[in-house]
Amino acid sequence: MPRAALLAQSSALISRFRSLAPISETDINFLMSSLGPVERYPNGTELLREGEVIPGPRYILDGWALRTRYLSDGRRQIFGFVLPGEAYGLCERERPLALTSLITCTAVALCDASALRPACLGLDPDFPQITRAHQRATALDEAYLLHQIIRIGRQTAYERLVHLFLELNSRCHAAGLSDGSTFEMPLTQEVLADCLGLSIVHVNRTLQTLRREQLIEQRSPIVTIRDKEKLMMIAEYSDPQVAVSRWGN
Amino acid sequence: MPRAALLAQSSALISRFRSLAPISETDINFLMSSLGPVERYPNGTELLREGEVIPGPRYILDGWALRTRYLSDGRRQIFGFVLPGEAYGLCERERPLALTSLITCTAVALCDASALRPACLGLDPDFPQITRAHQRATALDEAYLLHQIIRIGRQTAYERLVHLFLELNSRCHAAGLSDGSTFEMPLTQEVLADCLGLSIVHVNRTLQTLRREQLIEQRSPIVTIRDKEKLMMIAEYSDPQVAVSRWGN
DNA sequence: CGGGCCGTTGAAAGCCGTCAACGCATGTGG
DNA sequence: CCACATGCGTTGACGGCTTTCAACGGCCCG
Repeated sequence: MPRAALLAQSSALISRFRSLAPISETDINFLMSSLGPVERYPNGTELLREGEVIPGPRYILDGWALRTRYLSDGRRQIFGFVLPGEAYGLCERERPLALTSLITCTAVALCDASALRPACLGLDPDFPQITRAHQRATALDEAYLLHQIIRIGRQTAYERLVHLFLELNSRCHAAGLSDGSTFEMPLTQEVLADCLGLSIVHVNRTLQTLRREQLIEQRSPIVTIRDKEKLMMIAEYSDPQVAVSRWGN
Repeated sequence: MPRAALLAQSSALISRFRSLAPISETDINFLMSSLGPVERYPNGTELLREGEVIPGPRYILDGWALRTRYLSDGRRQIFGFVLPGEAYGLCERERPLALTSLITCTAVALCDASALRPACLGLDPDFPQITRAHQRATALDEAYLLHQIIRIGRQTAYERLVHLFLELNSRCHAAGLSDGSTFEMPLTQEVLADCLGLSIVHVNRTLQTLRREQLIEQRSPIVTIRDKEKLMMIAEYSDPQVAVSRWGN
């Protein structure tokens, strides 16, 4: 693929890398030359299946995916999301097994990142910023899981939705997909419910409350945070990206 | 410290290592010679504080600790536990910040494992089984977080307690602290509540139901799983240690 | 135009939380 | 030795957040 075309499709990836570490032009060249060809999958594609071998690390260039598990009676839990610019399947060990399934919830463009593994894992001393970015991304992945536990463990439905919206806005912002308060959220109320441990009906009613109070605005998939200060108070949201960016290392 | 005394205090650690990978006598000698002196802390000690630098990797030799976070109004969420034989603060990156606080909930004996870092991270090719054990332990840590999300996201109070007891029993078993169905669980009902996203009162009543149904038995800190098959069905529990042990790596 | 997906609404029920009080064991100090 | 305080488990009553069930409307698409 011509470099210009790949660059155009990788803007979320590059934006996110820049948010994680001070990446140089050399780093970006290395990054671009290491990525595999762009692959495209429709909504509903199973990118990973729980318990099966992970073929290798991938970057999502566009679209969203869900880490998910079902109980036998049909209850579903969504553990978290993989957004544009974010990686999945990148693991210290070779050929690991997936701990959860990963399903696209939009059309997705992604690319292989196997050639980047050594740099990410710090085995290649030529690209310390890529190593650093990967380490921070790993820490963020854990922070998002902890967020998820706080939300469903000790917050009300109202707080859960606010907390999640703030997190998604922040992650979209890192990918250059939010201006700080408006972003595209391609999630149905059913997905929100299965993520937040609520019923669809209750998600619906709680969203209506948030809209009525003018705290958020929602038009089809576009979400706007109207009063971020107040919302951060409500949900006691503290952004892990801020914390992680202060890491010396 | 004389080797025999250290060995005696490290039995949970060694037991857990053996459950993670086929450790040789050479590995154990290396392990024992790498560990720092045993340190002892009383109940309620803060081993890590959220947002502060992690001093280095440690192994818990005896006692339990809680990963925890508070909301400003006093609500507490417990993310998970660190049990005997398990590590904390072991991270790819140097001098990372703690994502959660870690508080002992019993008297605890632990030791420094900084000298083991290279072997754990695979930087020392002489001890591949230690590397493997560490990788599996890391995967288990994530699996336990996912367990936590499943429990509080999509299970009833009844299922949550069963699921947690099965997990704790399994982890104690790896440390040689359970015969497969009986183990010591030094958690108050308040801790269980803050772990499972429930109120103390409801934990109390649900435990009574489980005891009444003879599915579990409880005497002070001793818990006995009476009908593991049935309990595993109830909570849809699948043991990650079984899954992880099948990894080829 | 039928069908499916998605959002919305109303009514009823239930799981679970809150509040308050009590018993019991342990420990401490007078 | 007893009074008192503290931590933990237990119980009852009450209320509410949330779920379940059911139905309807809008939209897109074959």
